[in-house]
Amino acid sequence: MKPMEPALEKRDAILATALVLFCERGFFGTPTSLISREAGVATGTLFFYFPTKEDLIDTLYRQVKGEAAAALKAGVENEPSVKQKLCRVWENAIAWAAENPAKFRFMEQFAHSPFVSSTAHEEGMSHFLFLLDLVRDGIREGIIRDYDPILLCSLLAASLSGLTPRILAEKDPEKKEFLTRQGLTFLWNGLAAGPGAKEPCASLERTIKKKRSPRP
Amino acid sequence: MKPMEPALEKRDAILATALVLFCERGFFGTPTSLISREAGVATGTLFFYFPTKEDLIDTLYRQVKGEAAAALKAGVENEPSVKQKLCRVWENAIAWAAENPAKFRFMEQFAHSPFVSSTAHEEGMSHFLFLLDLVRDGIREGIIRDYDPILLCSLLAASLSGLTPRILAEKDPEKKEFLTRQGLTFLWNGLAAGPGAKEPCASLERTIKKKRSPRP
Amino acid sequence: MKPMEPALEKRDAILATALVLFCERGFFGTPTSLISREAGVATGTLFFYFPTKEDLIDTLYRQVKGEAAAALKAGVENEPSVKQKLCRVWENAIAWAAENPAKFRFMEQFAHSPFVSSTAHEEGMSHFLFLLDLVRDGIREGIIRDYDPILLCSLLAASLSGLTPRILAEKDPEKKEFLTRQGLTFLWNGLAAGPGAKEPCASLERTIKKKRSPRP
Amino acid sequence: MKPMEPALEKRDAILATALVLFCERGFFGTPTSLISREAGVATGTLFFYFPTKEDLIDTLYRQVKGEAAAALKAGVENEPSVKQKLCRVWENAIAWAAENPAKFRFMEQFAHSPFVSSTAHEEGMSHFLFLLDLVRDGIREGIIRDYDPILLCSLLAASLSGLTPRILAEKDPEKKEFLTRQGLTFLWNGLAAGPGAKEPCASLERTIKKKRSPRP
DNA sequence: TATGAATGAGGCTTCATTCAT
DNA sequence: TATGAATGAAGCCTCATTCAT
Repeated sequence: MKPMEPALEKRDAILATALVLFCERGFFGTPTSLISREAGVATGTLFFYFPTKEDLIDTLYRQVKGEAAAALKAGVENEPSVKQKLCRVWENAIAWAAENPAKFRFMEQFAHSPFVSSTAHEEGMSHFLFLLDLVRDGIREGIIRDYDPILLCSLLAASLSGLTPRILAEKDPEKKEFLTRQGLTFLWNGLAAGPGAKEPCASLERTIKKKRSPRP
Repeated sequence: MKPMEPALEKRDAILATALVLFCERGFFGTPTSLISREAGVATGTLFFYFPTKEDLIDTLYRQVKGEAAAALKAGVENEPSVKQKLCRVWENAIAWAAENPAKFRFMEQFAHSPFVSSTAHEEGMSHFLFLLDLVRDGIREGIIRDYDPILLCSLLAASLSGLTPRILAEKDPEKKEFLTRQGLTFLWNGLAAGPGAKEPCASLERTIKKKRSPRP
Repeated sequence: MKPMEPALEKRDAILATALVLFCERGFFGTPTSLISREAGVATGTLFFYFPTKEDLIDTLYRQVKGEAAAALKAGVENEPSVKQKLCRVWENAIAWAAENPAKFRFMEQFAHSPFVSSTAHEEGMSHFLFLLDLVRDGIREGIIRDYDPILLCSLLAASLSGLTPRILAEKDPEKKEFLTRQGLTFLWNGLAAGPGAKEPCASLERTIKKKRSPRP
Repeated sequence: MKPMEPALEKRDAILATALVLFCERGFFGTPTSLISREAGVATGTLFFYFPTKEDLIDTLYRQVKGEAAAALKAGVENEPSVKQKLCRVWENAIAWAAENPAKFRFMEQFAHSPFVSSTAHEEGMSHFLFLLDLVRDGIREGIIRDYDPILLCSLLAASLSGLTPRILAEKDPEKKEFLTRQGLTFLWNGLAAGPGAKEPCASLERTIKKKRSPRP
């Protein structure tokens, strides 16, 4: 049962340690010296594998993003309908976040960080394009509102971001499940097209018009 | 009619400059020396008003949070119903973000930063407790789902976070309004209780149960 | 008798210390930390005045070059003939080197160093262009051989480089003067046009031709 | 007729690579890792042949110095007179520098480097002692000025240093030969004793005396 | 002989903060 | 109040060297 690539043990230790420390203390709050010490390697070793601290961050970001995307996709192919596919994605997402809280927080924290290179951001995005396709399929089938698909994806992701910390904070597994369910209902009703849809108040125009036309 | 505290001009310049720079470059990416230079004051002056960089961050955070909260509340008292109050809040929120993109980004970016003191975070939170009350009122009146109110608030905030960047990125004012409307519909349908509510798929239990009960 | 620009005391201490240390140990052999320690200032102070180690090197190089050029030029204007002007330059050069051995060695050592920026090198060169003019004047007047003037300048400088270390090594002032005199005679006979000129052996062509034409 | 020490191929590759890199980038600007990479060997291999970086430098320095000395001596024995011997040396020197510009620059650059061990410097010097003998012979025969022989050797070497870069920079072979000729004439007239010798101006004493005897 | 991952001391530089003016 | 030169701890990274294979 020996490691397949023994030489990469240290590299992996560095990545794993960095993940935890970055979450706890942020990129800047985590000196490379701390990472290497906690990982049980010499300072030089870190720079042998990652020429730059930024490089380490990038690599980690890509890896976590890729992992997350793979988790979200798991089993989606086998679901018969768009609705079920989407539910599966959401369930996968929450389950993954619950099982990988550190990785989840890492993604949240650095999704907009200027210290993740833009190419890494783009590569990260690309893994989630299947979601956009799914939303488009739903719109085409008429089960999702005919809204800007990018906006809907963005709302979907945001809802997940809002939901997960609440779930991670909850210890009682029953309540956990309960909250998950509530979150899903929120999402689905927000997205779903159909007869029961409700209208929000129509006051918006006033507010905006006020700015430009001081007279009705 | 001269200003009452002319001496605070420099203090204000520092705060305003810091806001912009923190947004563009993050807390760590922004040396105090840069802030003072851009604000047109000496390095010592910054530390006269804010004994510590953390202090400056905290002060700024509180100020922006307070401003945002005030903006959200504007005119809410005068709305007759809970629904209309909530709509007003949302409209206010989007309008404020649209008019204060830097401040909005600042809040987003540092909402979870470990470098904002926890007391500042708590104080920031406190300004938004009226929202929790509003949601509770809505639940009591039966127009909002009877879900965990904190969760609903959190989803509300998250939706806003998802919506706003999309709106800020849009130049065409017509489309801006359009997207705003779509976001609101998403939100309201996610929150609103009532006969038309839809059920998401019921598959979740399987996934979660599998992990804990190895039983058939 | 207080210093005129008290604020620059530390800057000057850094430059003076750096000059000595660079001569003794080279650029790379001299850590900035050593310079600041020996100069009696904090590490940060060095970087307050010189943003970069390279910057310090450059500044020093320019300063020393400028000083040397000024020393060489001293009193040259007042000399009546080209020959006397040149002698004056040579005397000035040797006297300056004798009085500023550290600066002289600094120039020697770093004249070709890749760590002096090329703009600094150019600027350094520019101070010595008057020499080229002098040589050209001498050629025009027929008292200097009609050779490539740049080559002659270069030989002049090289002779100085060869002469000075020998003089610096000599303690006895009589012998010092003696050696100086010998060096000047070597130079002047090397440069001077006129009836007494001697021809070196004419064998050069053989050597070079041999390489290309294996047969006469 | 296979090579006698095939195992030394790597050693030679290291030396050859180091020579080039040291010239281009200096000792400190050239990490051992770069040398081994460019030489196509492992980092460890370099340290197998040269226990220390300094050792590599030293070895290289000795080798190049030895090679240069051998080149200068070539054919000198067969020349009939001192004058012809010296001319031969000069020609040899210029030819060698022209054919081995990298090695020449290496010698120039590190002739005074504190990172070449003093024993290596001494050994290097020793190869050139025949020149001193030659100059002494010339003096004894009365064809070279009766000056300090070490000084003359030093001026000879310096003239070469001043001449060679100029020649290396010249592309046109005709001009190359021309410049070489001019350099030789400069040298020979500088060295040669005889009736045509010219006197430089006699002003030196003034300058130097002024410093010591304030007397009229 | 040859390899290259691993080491860790040490170098350059940044920056929050102080303090004499 | 306001200044900005001065400080020095701490960060990122380099690189000569070692050693298990």
